[in-house]
Amino acid sequence: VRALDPDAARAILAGPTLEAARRLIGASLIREGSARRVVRIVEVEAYVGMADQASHARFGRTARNEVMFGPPGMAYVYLVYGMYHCLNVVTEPAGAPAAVLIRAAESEAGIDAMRAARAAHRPGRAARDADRAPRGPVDGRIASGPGVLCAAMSIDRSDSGHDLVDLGGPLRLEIPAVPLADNRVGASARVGIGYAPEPWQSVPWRFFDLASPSVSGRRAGSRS
DNA sequence: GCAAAGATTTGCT
DNA sequence: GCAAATCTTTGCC
Repeated sequence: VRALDPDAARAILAGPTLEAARRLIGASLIREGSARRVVRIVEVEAYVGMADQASHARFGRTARNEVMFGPPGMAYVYLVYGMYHCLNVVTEPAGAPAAVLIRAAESEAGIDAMRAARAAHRPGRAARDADRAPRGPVDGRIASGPGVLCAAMSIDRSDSGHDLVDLGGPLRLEIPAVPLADNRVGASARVGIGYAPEPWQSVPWRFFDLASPSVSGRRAGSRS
């Protein structure tokens, strides 16, 4: 399947975030380098505007979320729980704070480099017990969660603010010209936002590939 | 200044 | 099913 050229991809990301989020299911995330790594995105979540009480943008413009207020197509990477990074793709025009969190993906190329990157990033107890038999991640779940996806792709805050759409960048996003059919995309409430009041806690702004075994956590949800 | 909580993951009970 | 690991960001004094 052909990928959209950068201008067309940017136009999708500049549009409504819920539509952009669905277009990112099936998109490729590419880490260029001596060992090229490619994953196919299978799960995302939309965070839309300052009114969204689950979004980092709910505090208004701050040093951390600054890039969410900028132009579409940029990476917004932050640290959660002091040990994992999360990658977002900024959406909507500059001034409108919105982004799509990339929650899970399947490996398509460079899985050796991904395994090595995962092994090098073992926080907490896992690192302390590193001498014990490391029960390495199963290949099919190498990027099955926002934190481990960033670990497998060596994504951290140094990637934040960089353009994911521009050809030639070290970390790139390619959106297929033909979107995944609606009946192959599931939707559910977003994960890990128990702090948010309703309706934000329950809006079905998490989207995932119904056929993928690499979707994180529980797959509860309906067709979208 | 300081306390609290977080868009997570893992291993043990 | 639960708690630990770990540190940045936010909010309040």
